[in-house]
Amino acid sequence: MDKPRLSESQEDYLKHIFKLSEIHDTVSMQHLAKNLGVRPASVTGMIKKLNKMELVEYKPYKGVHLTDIGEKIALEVLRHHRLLELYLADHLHYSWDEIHDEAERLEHVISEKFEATISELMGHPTHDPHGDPIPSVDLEIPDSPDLNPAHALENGDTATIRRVMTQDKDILNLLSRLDLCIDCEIEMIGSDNTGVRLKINDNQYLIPYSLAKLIWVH
Amino acid sequence: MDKPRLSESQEDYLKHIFKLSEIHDTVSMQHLAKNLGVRPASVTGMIKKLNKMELVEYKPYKGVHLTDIGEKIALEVLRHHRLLELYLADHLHYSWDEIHDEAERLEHVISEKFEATISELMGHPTHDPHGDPIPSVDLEIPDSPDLNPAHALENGDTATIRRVMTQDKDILNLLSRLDLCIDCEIEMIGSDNTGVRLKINDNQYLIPYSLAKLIWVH
DNA sequence: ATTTTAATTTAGTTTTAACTAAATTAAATC
DNA sequence: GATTTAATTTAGTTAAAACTAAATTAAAAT
Repeated sequence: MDKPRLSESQEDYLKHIFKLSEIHDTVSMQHLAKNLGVRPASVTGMIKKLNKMELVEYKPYKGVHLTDIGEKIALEVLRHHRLLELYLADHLHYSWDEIHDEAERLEHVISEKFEATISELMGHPTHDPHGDPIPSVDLEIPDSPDLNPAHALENGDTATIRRVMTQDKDILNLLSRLDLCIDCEIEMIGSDNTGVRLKINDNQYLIPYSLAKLIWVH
Repeated sequence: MDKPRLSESQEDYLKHIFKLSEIHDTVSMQHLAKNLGVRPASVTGMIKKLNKMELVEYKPYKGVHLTDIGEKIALEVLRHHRLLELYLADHLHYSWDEIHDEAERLEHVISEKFEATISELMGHPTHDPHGDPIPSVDLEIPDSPDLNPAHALENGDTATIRRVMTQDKDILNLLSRLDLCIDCEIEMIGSDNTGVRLKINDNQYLIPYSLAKLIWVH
């Protein structure tokens, strides 16, 4: 049960299967194809290969899920990605909308030493700039406090933003323009069928539901 | 004459052609093959492609040299590499023998923003940890003072180490064990047919010619 | 129970960058 | 000048990872 060296594509497949597994129990070819920006036929081909390598379990027409080894590798890639995002934000002054793309390219090429060094330099952080948990060195996912989407708040409630569930550059850009950030306080003013009214630093905005449900609070 | 997007392989070819051009006027297939760790036949194939792209000038059986555009691209890669080496050494505490391999992988994937950020953070440095010049933003090579190999010193001369002409991990490891580093002072004690005797920080060593000629001083 | 639709798989193709083996050219030696 | 040697090129192959088009399977609707 040795860890084989994988191509960047293969690492990306595993990473995306892992992320989709967090939502759906089993992952479809179509769903994967959409997330990877690739045709479903190409996914089938790669999945068959990963199945032979025993990194995924694959039932034709049914879907895939990761094996234990596959999950370990996915978590390693995810650890690289999220450590890099935080490093880019904190040490290279990248803005919220810039960190994802750079981390996406770097995650496949940094060494174990690089990973260990930036982790140490940042005091072994547990969450990245989006509030996503960073798997630990031994690939355990740190547990986050239980969170709710912002639109579930009752009128008058105040809460702290803990996670923003998007990598879309333009959404992140918009949110940061509203001074919305991880660990910021917000207050629910009210809601109607168009969205929710939130108070952020004495300013008040109407946030459409499509955005509000990306914002998870505590 | 637009800059096309190149594969990592192609960037590596251009970089190696550039480096070999510094020594030999025209670069042979064999020489390139050895440096790239690839068979000569493969080099011929790639060179023909780069020739079509007008990044190299290629005369069959005669050799290659870079076109102006090819050289610009080579210098860009070299700038990435050397900025990264310095960044890894100064900010991530990498040792002399560790920086090259990591930079080799990172140089192809970092963005212009990454490049600009670390350059700024380091005060737009002109030389990397081996003393190699870092091409500037507009891809000019900063001129280094004229240097001589250490074995050319006269007895009793003192000099400052400005450049170490190797990327070999074990050589670098050995040299740093002798407290030999860029901008360090050395004194020539004497030389015979086995090598040169140098004084470094009150310690005195016999350095074989094969090593001494890698050490360039001022 | 058919039929329709959507998802998935198969089969065959393309591109990139390596490879090997054989053929060719250039340079060096006799 | 002919021959040997070394370097280079050609031709054809391989592997990875994508693609398209056609075939198949599963699920939903009539």
